[in-house]
Amino acid sequence: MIQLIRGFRDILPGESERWQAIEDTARAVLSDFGFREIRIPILEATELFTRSIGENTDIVEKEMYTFEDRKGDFVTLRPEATASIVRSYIQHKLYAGDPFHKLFTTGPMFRRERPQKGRYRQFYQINAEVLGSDSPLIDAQLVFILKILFSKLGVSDTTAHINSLGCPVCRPAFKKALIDHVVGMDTKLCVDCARRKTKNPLRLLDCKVPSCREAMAKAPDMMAFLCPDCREHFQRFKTALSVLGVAYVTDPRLVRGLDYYTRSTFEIQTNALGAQNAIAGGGRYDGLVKALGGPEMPATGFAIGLDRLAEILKNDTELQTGHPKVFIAAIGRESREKAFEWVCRLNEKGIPAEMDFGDRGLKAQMKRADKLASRYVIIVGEKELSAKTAVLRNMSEAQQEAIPFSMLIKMVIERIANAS
RNA sequence: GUGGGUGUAGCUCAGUUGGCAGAGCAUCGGGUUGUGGCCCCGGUUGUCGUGGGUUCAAGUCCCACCACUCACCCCA
Repeated sequence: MIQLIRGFRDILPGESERWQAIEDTARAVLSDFGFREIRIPILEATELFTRSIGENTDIVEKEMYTFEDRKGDFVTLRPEATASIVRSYIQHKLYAGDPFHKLFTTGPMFRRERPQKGRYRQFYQINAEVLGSDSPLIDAQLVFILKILFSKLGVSDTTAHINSLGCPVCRPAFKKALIDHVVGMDTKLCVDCARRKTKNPLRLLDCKVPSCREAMAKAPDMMAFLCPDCREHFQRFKTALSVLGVAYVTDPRLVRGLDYYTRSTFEIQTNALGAQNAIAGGGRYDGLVKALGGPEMPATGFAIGLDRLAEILKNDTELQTGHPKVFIAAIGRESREKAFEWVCRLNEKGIPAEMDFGDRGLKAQMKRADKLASRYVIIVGEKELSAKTAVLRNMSEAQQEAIPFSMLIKMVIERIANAS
């Protein structure tokens, strides 16, 4: 038997309904806030990701599905969506005219990590990006949208964590201060941090190894290094959140694993998921459009983890499964062909109707109708064919009557319309 | 990449100190000819994760591998 590959999975009926509900809600909320859908490919030139996410990140160093195509070009299954959206924004010169765009997209991402609860090698995100504004109000709106969405979905127990990572003016001094801080502490740092300290010193801050935490306990704080502009930006971000009634926790250790982030970053965390506690995350990336060959253009955005949302909602959401309202039980070949026509006519009118296509007895068909929670059963056999009437049975009341063929469909439609 | 746990029917799981592969649910049929739910009777469903090894005999003991799972790491 051929099985799916590790870290990949099938979303089967019964589960897919939940995903649809989540996606529908997210689309509606994003649309209310003025976002329009952009559809982008899942395969891109490898360089797009190495240049945007950063050469020294975990994603680029060890998690990407990268391969040579038949011509010899290096291509990568996207590990995230922001880079592609920015690429598209630049390629189609969406910044010409009005550079301000609110875009969203949804689809699968690919990272070759070790799978665990809430983490898969193919996972799904909804991304929302706002390009063309450097306003901290936009950052606040994004966090607000997440709060609204999670509340609509019934996801409780979430906390917004925020931070500011500064900008090219002030971050270098902070990085240097971090490096200076760990000088002489080599014995305390784990192997990863020892390697990271020069290449990506910000990552020292969120290492969970106890000795590293100890080493970083008195590490310098980005807040103290923010330049006046970044300081004001962050303050306005926080003020806007307060005005909107969004509770938040300022978390100076919220660093995030992609290099393109500047200034505001945020993450929505939950403790309903075990170790994988982030259900949405994002931040500002003011330098990315320029870095990918576009004009100087500020931007900000977030990604929501659909797999994790679905996992959380599994516990406390009842799914509506589509019961057929009508089941047609037919005895004999000729009756079955009549039933088939009726089923199709009812389906055409938007009424869920089912029948049995095999040559089974009436009892078996009644059992099936019951299991499918059908409201009505139409019975047709030899007697009904010769009388040109069908038996219409109300299942919950256990009562039935004979209806002429000519009136059957119309009557069933009326009954169902009146009942609901 | 590193650890821990788990792999037996479609699902949930029993299976003793090695001795004929099991239950519940699901599914199919029947309980007087054409009427569901409850009940009763019966049938179907297995590479015991895979491959080696020990043994007269392995689901059970040993080794390797694979998958799932949880955690580290990282993040959605």
